[in-house]
Amino acid sequence: MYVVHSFWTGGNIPWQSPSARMADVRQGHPEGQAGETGKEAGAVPANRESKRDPRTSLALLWGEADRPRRGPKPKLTPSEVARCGIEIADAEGLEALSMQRVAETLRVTTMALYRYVPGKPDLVDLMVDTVLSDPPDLTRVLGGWRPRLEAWARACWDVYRAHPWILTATGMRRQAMGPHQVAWLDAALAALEPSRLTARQRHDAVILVLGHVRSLTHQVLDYDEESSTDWDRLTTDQLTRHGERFPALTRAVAEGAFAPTDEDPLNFGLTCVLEGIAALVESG
Amino acid sequence: MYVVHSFWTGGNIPWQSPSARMADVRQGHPEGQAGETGKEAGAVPANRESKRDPRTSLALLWGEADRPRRGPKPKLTPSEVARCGIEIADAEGLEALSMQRVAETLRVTTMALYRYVPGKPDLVDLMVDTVLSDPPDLTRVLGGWRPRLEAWARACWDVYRAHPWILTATGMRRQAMGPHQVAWLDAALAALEPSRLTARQRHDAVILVLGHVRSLTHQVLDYDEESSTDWDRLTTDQLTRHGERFPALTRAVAEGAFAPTDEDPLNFGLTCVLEGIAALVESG
DNA sequence: AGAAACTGTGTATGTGCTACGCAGTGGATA
DNA sequence: TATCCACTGCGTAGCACATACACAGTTTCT
Repeated sequence: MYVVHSFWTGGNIPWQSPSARMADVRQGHPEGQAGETGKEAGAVPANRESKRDPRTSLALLWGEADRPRRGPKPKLTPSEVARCGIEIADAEGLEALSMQRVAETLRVTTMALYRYVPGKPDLVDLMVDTVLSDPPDLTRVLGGWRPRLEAWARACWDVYRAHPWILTATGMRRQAMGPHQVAWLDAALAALEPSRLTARQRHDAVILVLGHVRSLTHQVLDYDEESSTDWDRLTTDQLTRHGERFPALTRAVAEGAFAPTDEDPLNFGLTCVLEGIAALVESG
Repeated sequence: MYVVHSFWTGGNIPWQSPSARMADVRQGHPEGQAGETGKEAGAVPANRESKRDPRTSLALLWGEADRPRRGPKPKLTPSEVARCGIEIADAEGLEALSMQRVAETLRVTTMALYRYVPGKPDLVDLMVDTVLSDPPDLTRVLGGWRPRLEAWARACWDVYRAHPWILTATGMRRQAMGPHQVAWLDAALAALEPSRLTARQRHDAVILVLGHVRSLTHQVLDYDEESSTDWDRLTTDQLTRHGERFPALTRAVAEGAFAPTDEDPLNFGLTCVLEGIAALVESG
């Protein structure tokens, strides 16, 4: 979801009218599939390079894989595999996610999974787009762009809190964008349309808010670790010992900057960010 | 560096006066070291759990490991190992970093490295704290907290741009805080002291800014991938095909939200964030 | 019926981290 | 000066994991 920005910011993307476009992709896909399966010419085993085929990855995410016509009925679906992966990641984190683990849970061999997903990275991408599901309906939020964007941010926050591994999953490599990811982006952009911001500004604003949500997720993710206490105590010792090297930090601690609080961690940053965007809206 | 927040936000940290504290940690360390080396009692091989010993990790980062008194002179130092790792990560990314790779480069066996660093995670932590080096001197920046914080952010941005793998390295698991990390945090907190913000607000503000820097680093990191074009084209196809499902996005694209630009990617968000913080300063 | 497409599986390969124990080294100690 | 043993670097080995490949069984098309 995050990658959306990097992607879109990326190249000079040719925007084409939504017509006469379906044909060639529709055709292109089976062709690519066959080439993959048949391993035609056997040629280079792709040394150790990125083996991901964008076409296949995207087809998987958008559910556009062609149904097999012959052969035994598949025992599973990509969706089921993804859901199983999600359960594991939710329960034990992304590190616990392995192909073998998923296979065991589903009572199949490890290699059987590769009939449904091209590889682990694609599985993870599918998992992400699956947990994202549909964005909230912001049209019911009243009060203009600001409450709407805030509602969007909090909804996003809820998703990230519920499935913190999204952060790691999307933080690794380039990610294939699934429909739900795009839908979330679209929802946020829509929320900002009533403002008089430029399209680019709208987009940057969305990314800014999303970045904050991700940032805070990262925070609480670490915080929730079980073994925190040991680290906390020892690091505190360390800092105390070198207190004179870090005067401002020492003062901040003395003033209680790190005392526990009940406030929603998202609040501070979200308020600042929205305030900053509001300033831009008014000035522009 | 990021973890700083999660860590400090974490527990109710007892702040002690910097005195009579060095003794027990100083003593505690060799003890822990011996216990590690001697593998006393052999007891549980720690099934498959986090084997990291906070004491050892922190001692490594803070350069407080005790010098060996006897035996052959070590061929290397932890610092050299870290620097070698940094070179690899700078040149080919974090994925290319493996113990064997570092060992080859240093002309030693893989296992020799484990005489200097407890394991790969600790090596990465050490690498991070090494590249961070010292924060910039912000006292020379005039104009109050705002220009100073902005300078801090841009300095931070420079570091992240020069070593994008920091993002991945710090994005994974809990990280041991090294002295340089703390120094950066301290510098930012110091910059904010002239404002009348609460200690907690100062800290939250720093984290907010840092989050944005990290967020943007993530963006350009993806963007810089070489194989972008394929993905770009295919994803564009995909979105074009489903344009009607994403009206706001379609409009944004039409208005050129994603056309290439020369502006510093950091600008938009940084301005918003600083503006938001300024609003808080004035209101409070 | 037979061919073709497709399924799940067993086996094997490669990479990567790291535990363990050995042989040599050289500063500390007698 | 002779000795010892804390230390070094190294070879071997084990384990986890992703994934390639070929095979045998199953279903549908011709």
